[in-house]
Amino acid sequence: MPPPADRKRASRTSLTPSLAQVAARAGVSVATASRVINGVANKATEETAERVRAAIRELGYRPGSVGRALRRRESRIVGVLAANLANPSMAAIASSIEWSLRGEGLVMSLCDTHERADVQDEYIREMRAQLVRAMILVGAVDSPALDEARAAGDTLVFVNRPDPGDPFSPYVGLDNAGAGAEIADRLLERGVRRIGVLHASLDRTAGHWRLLGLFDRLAAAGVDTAAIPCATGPGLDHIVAGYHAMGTMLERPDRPPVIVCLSDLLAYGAYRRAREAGLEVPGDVAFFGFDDNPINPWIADWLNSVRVPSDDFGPAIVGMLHRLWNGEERPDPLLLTHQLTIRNRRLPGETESVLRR
Amino acid sequence: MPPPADRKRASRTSLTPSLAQVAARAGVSVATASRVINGVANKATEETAERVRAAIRELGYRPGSVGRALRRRESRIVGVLAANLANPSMAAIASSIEWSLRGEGLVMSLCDTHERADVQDEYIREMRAQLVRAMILVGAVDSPALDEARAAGDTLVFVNRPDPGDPFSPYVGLDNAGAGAEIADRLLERGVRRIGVLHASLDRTAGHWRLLGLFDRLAAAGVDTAAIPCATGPGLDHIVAGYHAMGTMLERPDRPPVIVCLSDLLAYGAYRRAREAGLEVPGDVAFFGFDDNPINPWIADWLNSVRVPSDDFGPAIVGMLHRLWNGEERPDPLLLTHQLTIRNRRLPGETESVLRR
DNA sequence: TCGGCAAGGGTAATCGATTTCCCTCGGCAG
DNA sequence: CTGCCGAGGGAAATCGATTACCCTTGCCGA
Repeated sequence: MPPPADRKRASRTSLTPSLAQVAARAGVSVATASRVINGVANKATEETAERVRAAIRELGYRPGSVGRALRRRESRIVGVLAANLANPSMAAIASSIEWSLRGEGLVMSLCDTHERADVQDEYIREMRAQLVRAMILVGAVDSPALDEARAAGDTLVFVNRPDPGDPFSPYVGLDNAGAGAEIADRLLERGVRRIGVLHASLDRTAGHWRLLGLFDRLAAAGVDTAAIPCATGPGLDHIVAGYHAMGTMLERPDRPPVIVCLSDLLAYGAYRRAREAGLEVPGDVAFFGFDDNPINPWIADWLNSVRVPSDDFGPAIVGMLHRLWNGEERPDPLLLTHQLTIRNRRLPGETESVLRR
Repeated sequence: MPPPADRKRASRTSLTPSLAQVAARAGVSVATASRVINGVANKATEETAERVRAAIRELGYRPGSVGRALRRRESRIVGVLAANLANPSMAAIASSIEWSLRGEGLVMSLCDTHERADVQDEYIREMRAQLVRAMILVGAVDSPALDEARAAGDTLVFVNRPDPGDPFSPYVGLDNAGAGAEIADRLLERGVRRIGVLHASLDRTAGHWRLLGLFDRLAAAGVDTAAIPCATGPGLDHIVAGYHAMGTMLERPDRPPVIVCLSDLLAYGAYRRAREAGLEVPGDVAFFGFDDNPINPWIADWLNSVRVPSDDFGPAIVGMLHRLWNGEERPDPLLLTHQLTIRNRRLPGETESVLRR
């Protein structure tokens, strides 16, 4: 038996035709064949072009992306670096991006940086070595290779978390501060002024801005935000972090009746902790989250959450890419509309606050 | 302002060094430089090699993947085609694959076929044009380009759903029939014999095998499986399908107390439908699912489910790839161990069945 | 002393597609 | 009649890395 490499090479060459074979079959030069494929005007009679197209059909030819990328110094790949694919909301965004890129004839190459700068660096360098047409960073962290890419003028789009190194880099994502503010507004509307906050890492994350927007609006309404109890838990896994953070929160004598979690996953963990403590949700304690995971209406209707329109990310990002490719240096950030879904008929702090007034 | 393409090309060439520049700086030929990089033995004195390495460090050189792929006729990319990224369990598998590939110095390119043969074809052709080193199909459907790839001897691994065109193609996944059988065993153990089944498409899907395993075991225990009520709902979205299927099931006068759903998502939809009908879960009706989504213990502790060890997929698939690259023609399928988690203390059908005995 | 061999290294072909020159041939204005 | 222009098309350079092939030098055994 021949070694598999040989067998493979043999079948590859016989089965995958090259442009030269197409040209030979059509009786033209490779140059002409290439021009027909790329639709260069005034370079072939209709009759010649048709001969080339016929040869392509007969051979089942498809241009090899690698040769093309080498010559053009740019491939059809778009690199997408996600901070954490295990997070369903990121996966949904990735899926949306993929679908939109496909509509543009581009291919997504998806990586998971696990929120680690060194992994992100490795991927950025690899993507640049692949001559990707653009890189989309869904939750970027600061890293040397990112600086290199920015300095080299690579096409970069930051999603969900602004560029940690340059606040004016192209950004597509939620108006996180606005979303936080919206929760504040709805709470104030209902007379809820005593809340607690659960968060994971706040360092340059989306959560940071959500918290800022929430507190700003509360402060404007006269709430003493410095007194609002905040809790966090260790680890990257937001669910586990939420569980522990809720544990901390429950130990406080003045446990607030409404808990704002800076992501749905945090709320899931917190929910379980609250149930373990014998609390009714949302009777004794109500939760607000961000992302509004699509499964919420089905199995977590206790959770009020700000919907992130996952399906809108792809088109928005592609739009941003076109603006960049058209020469716009610093396109305005594209802020997607958020929407707060309130699933609790009444909130536990509601009555209490109304009485207080 | 110069057009962006020019600006980009200019910066690219100045910032991204080529092998030729490394060789020039080290005072050797490109051949030698290449051999040092690739660790070809007996082709350079240690001193020469060190000069080359120094030049690489100083220039920040990194081999361009495109030139390499063109020459070797094989890139470092592995194409992963997932049937439905919106399904968290597929996303988790993709994440695991990505992590393992990274450990091998490979890069994942992830696509979403949306269960459509034409989309899958488009991606398979594109991946082949990219000279991918292997393709991993997580939930493949039958399609012409798949046949081409198989015939050409491409490295293919089928995950979670065997090759629809050749049952002996390399397979990594759950022992779906075994998992179905395990549910049957545990139900029989508890004396539950009246069940219902909710499923989505059964055509060549994992669900097909799960159902087969379940029914085989039940039949062996004397249950009349032909009489087991089955229901399905329209659409690709398993949650919605589950919701409607449960609606159908509830209309039956002999609604079974235990419902086996062929995926967790189906169970989520069914859960909501049952709650809307005023049923207690798991008091009035209990659910079994497959996948055991990681969020289940946190917010869906009413669901009994067969855990799919998502994290084991990556290593298993990489192992399979190595066997294929080592020349094994038809490696045995790699069946991952499943584990049924029972979260309901007692099942609604339990007492009833015991009384019946 | 001579042939052979291994180490060390360079030259150039090669992969597949794109693109820059260059050539030829009509037609047309001067 | 001459020069110019545009359409149509071919030859060859090019992108970056790998590798087949060749050359030189020094050493060793016959």
